[in-house]
Amino acid sequence: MIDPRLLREDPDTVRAAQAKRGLSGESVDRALEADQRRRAAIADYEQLRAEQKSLSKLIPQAQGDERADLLARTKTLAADVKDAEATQAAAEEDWRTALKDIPNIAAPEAPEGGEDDFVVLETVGTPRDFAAEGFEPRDHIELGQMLGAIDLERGAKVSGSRFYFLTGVGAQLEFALVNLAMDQAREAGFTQVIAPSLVKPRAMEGTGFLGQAADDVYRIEGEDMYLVGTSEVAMAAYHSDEILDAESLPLRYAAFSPCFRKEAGSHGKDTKGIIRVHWFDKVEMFVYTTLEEAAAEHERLLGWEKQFLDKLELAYQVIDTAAGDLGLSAIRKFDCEAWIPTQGKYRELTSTSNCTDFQARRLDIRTRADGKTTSVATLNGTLTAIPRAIVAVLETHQQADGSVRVPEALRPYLQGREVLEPIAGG
RNA sequence: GGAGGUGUCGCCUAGUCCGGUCUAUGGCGCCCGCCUGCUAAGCGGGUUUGGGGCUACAACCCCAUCGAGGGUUCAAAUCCCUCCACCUCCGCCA
Repeated sequence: MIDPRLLREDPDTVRAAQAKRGLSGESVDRALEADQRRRAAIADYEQLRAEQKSLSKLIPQAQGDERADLLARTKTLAADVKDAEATQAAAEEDWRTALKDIPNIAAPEAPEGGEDDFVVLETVGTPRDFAAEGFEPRDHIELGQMLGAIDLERGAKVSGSRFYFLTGVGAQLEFALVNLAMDQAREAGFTQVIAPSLVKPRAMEGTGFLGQAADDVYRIEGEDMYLVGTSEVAMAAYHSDEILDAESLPLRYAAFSPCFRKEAGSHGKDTKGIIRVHWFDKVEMFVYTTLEEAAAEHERLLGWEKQFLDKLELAYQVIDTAAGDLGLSAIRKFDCEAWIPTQGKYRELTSTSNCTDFQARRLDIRTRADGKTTSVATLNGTLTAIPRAIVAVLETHQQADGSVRVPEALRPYLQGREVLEPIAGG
């Protein structure tokens, strides 16, 4: 949620930010109206309550008629207080709801527009030229089959479409990628975490995934629990309702967890293979820091993402996502997109968002500075999302015979193997 | 899953049976001051969080806050209901 004070004191800035995302200012107007009602209601309530309190105090000492009189007066007053309380609670609720619908204020640097209006910040490496090498690249589905690494047919049989089994070197690849990521994170000073994938509504709501994005979230029937689409949810809620020691910031976590996404609304998109699946494992960086440090930390997170992609020896580009494609919480988002040879384009492998105090405000995460508490900033960034990393590695490093060269950084995690060979009958 | 217990303003704790002088006790820690060759001790004061008012700031004032939410009552830390977390025992289980 955005800073209520900003909304109150400078609504035009908030409206402009809405417009930049391609949204109407309707929720802004609703919030402002509710805020006024709320403040008036609070004033009424407080006045009545004070009156009631002072009368109540007289009763224990009062005797006879005086006492009866006091009781009668205070009784009607109590009813008024109850009404005022209800009015206040309703206004408060309207205000909070309207406020929570307002997305974070996009950074001035974020490009204007929608999904296609991103700006390419940087291109690293060159897509491999298979034509020059004289063979047609195989897609990850075929390679996965030849290597005995990915079993899509049985995934569909057991769990349905967009599910898969990682088998043999596929399973080994996952562990290798996770360990490579976790080791890099540890070396960079991150605390390693295994995070739960099931969370309560508060965590989901607090991270901004229950609004427009709710369609994409699995809910456990009859349990009031949700399956997370990213460990960002669990890691943001990790310190909810806490006041963090200023000295402890930044707090950097690298969290592993399975992730679940309904992928509603993406029917027909990436239907084959493991680019877009309902379940995958991911190592996510999550940082709590000060608002002042947030932008610089965002750059650092991008740096760590690039470092990891470099280790996988991939060709990729870094894009600055446009305001309309930021999601509710972020003010700015960088995606790293790796070249997928058989698609002939760059596809998102990692993504890092600066959410400033938007999530911290909802989850009540603060720090103390100069005796005052202030909301912290939260940032997240993918270190590695397993299926897409596997897709990029297999397709990029494949050889004419269907074998796959292992990037050097990954070899220590794969018993030193330099090449993954197709299995007989694969 | 079953039975029982616990939850108080950083930590510990009094208060809950029997509703009103609870505007929540005391200790520890921490902060400020006094005292003092220095340190310690001692003495005095302060020390939850959120919202609002008044302000250049601070001081100050008001409302809420005793795990959360509801109820009863003129009045709730205290009585009733629901939920949550933790602890003990039993059952089940990787």
